[in-house]
Amino acid sequence: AGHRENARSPSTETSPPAQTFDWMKVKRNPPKTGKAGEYGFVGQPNTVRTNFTTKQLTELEKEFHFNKYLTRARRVEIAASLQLNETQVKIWFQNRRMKQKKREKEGLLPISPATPTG
Amino acid sequence: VMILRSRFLDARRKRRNFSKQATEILNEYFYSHLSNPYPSEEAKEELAKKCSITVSQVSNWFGNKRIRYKKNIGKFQEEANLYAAKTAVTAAHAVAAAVQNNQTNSP
DNA sequence: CCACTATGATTGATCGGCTT
DNA sequence: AAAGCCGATCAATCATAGTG
Repeated sequence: AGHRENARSPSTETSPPAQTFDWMKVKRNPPKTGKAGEYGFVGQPNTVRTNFTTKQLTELEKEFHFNKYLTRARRVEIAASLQLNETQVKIWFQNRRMKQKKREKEGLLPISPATPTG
Repeated sequence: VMILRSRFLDARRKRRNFSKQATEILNEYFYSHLSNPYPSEEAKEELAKKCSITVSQVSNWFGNKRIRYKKNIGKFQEEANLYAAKTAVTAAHAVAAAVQNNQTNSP
């Protein structure tokens, strides 16, 4: 039996990498973040990544330390308090949890015990 | 327009480039899987070990590589051809080695 | 020493899949 | 069916390292 990957690079091709695969075409939809009370219009797609202020980040961190997960009510409070979308608060917590997880994993064994195989 | 730039400034502050050897390994993988340069968690761990870096660093490297590659394919053409040729030979050897290593086991 | 490029890390937000 | 979470990834940006 002979089963192999679809490898297209016989020997007659010297510059095949120029191919455009699907992953190279991937495009993300622009953020639908509509922030209120900043630059005029509410619900206006920002098209750009929101830059959280130090104050907002500090408050979010504080809340995260208190609770890793938010309740609907708490989320509404915080969003209003920091003038952010509920979605932004929700996403921030999700990213924060992932960050926490990553830190715990790395702070566990970033230093190889022995690594005999070198 | 406050100078809130220095909001965190901690980790990304001091950074070291990976060793030439590590970059070589990462690039070999990237170009030999150019059709789908998304290593599995398992593959990342193996690459991390070979490169003496963390899995996160491997993820960062591939993330940056993919974005920058597709942003300017032309700029990487030379590098792509270099590794394409290199991996072509490596692939042939790998197949031969795999056949021999069919039963051998050495963890 | 300065201008410019290469590169690793950070992060708000998106995508697909799964759970509630 | 709708909404939240997870894990991975994107995409833009930051700050530094490297090169001329």
